[in-house]
Amino acid sequence: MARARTTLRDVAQKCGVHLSTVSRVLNRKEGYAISEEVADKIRKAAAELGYKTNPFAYSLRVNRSFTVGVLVPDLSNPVFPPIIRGIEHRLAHSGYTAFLGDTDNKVEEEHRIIERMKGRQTDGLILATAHRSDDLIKTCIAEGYHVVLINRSVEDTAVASVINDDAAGIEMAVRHLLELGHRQIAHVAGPQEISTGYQRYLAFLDVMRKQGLEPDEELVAFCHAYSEDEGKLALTRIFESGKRFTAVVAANDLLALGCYDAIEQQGLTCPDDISVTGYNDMPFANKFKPPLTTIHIPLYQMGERAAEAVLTMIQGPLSQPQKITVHPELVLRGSTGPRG
Amino acid sequence: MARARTTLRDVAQKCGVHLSTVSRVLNRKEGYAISEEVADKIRKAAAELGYKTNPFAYSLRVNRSFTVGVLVPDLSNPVFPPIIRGIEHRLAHSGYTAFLGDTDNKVEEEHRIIERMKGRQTDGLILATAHRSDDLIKTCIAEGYHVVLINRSVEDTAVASVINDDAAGIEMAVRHLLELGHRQIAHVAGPQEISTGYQRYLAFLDVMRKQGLEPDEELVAFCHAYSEDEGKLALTRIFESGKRFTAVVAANDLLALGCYDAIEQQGLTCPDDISVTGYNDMPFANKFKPPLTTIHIPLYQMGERAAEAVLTMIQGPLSQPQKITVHPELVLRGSTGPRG
DNA sequence: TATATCTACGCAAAGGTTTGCGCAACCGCA
DNA sequence: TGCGGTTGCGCAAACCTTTGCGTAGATATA
Repeated sequence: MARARTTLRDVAQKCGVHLSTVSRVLNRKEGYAISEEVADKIRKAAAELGYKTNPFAYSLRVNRSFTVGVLVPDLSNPVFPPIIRGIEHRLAHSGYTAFLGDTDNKVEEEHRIIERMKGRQTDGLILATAHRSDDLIKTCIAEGYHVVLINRSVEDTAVASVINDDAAGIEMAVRHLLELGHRQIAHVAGPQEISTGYQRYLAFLDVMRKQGLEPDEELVAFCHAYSEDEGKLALTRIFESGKRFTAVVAANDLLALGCYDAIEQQGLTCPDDISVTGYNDMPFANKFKPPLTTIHIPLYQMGERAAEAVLTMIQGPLSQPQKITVHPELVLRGSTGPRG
Repeated sequence: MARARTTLRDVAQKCGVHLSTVSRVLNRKEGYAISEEVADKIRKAAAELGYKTNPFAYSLRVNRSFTVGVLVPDLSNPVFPPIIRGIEHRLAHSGYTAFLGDTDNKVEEEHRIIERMKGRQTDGLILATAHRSDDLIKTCIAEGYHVVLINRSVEDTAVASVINDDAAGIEMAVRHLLELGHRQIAHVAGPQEISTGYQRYLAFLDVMRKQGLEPDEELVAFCHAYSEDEGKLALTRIFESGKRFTAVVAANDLLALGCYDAIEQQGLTCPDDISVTGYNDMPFANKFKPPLTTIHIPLYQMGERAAEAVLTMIQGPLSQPQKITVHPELVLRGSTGPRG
């Protein structure tokens, strides 16, 4: 790392011109007249010496880091890698780089990481960690940071976001189960302080009622996190209530996986005794036994669009924050079947 | 982002001292005498004004970025998230941050990303993308970059690395199968230009011979990538050879997953007809059907140690590059059973 | 009392860019 | 010849730190 980089001055010296001229040539600034002859010489010399602009000096001068902070609640959740790849791909295309942070589902950690990002002077923030009521995010926005939410949204705050239509997704899942003849349908709900958990829960109630089925409170259990363990615990609670049911819609794939465990523990099988649906269509969802019927959302593209959004916020003057909604699709696999 | 940060000068002005004094107080430099009175005043003022040192100016001055580039071949492979978390955790502890790059298993992409990292002046590089003969890495080292390899190693080059004992791991897997009574054991080998693929293949041959079983060439198939598809294809080729076998050791978990598919496609079941072992014990390995018997390696800790290694290289004078080897463990699950 | 030694801090350079302004030399035109 | 307008480039400030050196006053030593 101690190799001395060649600077503008080196190039200038070699060409017998001033370094400001080199800068202008290499940055192709409009409005400055420089003879083609000199410009060529400079470009050639720059290439020859392997000139790369020093990012520290550049950032110091223009007061931009060309980085974006990306926060996820749990990198080990397979939903996030595709999102991150989408973000990075789009960012790299514009010369930006992402700082990744994993909050491990902890609020304190979230604070720490956000502080780190601010310390690093990231030009923007893409957060997959939002809570429905999230003061941290409100503060960031109040401070003038460019933030884009992905997957989850917040209430009562104008903030750019790219999310999927949770209501539509859940409706597809429930309708699918109804068509298979199921009537007693349970819901393993996500954390209610997170938009996805709350919206999907509301949607579940709504669709059931629209079908004339009053949802049974005992057939709904809430999780405190999107994890397999929580999913297993929740469904087990429902089993223990004694209420009969033949299908369960889980608020996401990890929860659905936990449901598999709970079902097996009861000595039952999926889908013969109980059908299960997930949400997200995360990688490997098709590899479990049984392959999971779930709601597909375009993770990679969501990442790209979030990056796109934050870039326009960084570059342009801030107009109304964009709200992008992508559409989910039902993907039928082996975890759902006709009512036994 | 346009908020004017408070600088050393602001703090100095408020305290009526020179900014160099502020810098020295805030950095607790030894060897400089500053009265406690002034120091207190400065610390108080700094806290009050919310002073944060400007990373660009700082980096420019000290010529360090306090970042480390981390390259993985495929973020969607569940092995990597734990590794990355280990790296980030250790790095953050020392005030460093990681730039993550996903090469998508493509060499050109690898080049591009490494160039980006160099452009960003990362203080070190942690690579999970090494090939057995890797000129890119040799170049980086020749240029003086601090690089640490993780999981994979290179040949003919002195480079720091943290890897697991592939030979020991494979030996455990094979012995386990032998104890279950298997004699015709197939090997779905990883890419041979990658150290893990090659070492595990060699180890497979070696252990078999040590047991007096000459390995059958037709029972070995090579993959071109660590993916489920490749694993499926490879095992299918072995099936098509017509040779009988009752167990297969796959070079990693993804490949093993592909083997599941191939076995199912043949109308056979695992482990009743064919036992399967994986390698890595990636997250979710226990969630498949059947739960995968595999070789556990301490992914998170490997990440931490790689970060540790790169940090010492950055700080200290470069002595001999460290080679860290961690020990694998066999974890028994449902994909292996007694010979049918 | 004169000199040496600390103590406590200030000065200014250096790190590499970008960019507003200035200034020659040249050209065209009257 | 004189003058205004380009063209083509240089100058220097500014961005914010760190850090080697300098120095004024106080204290200790001879």
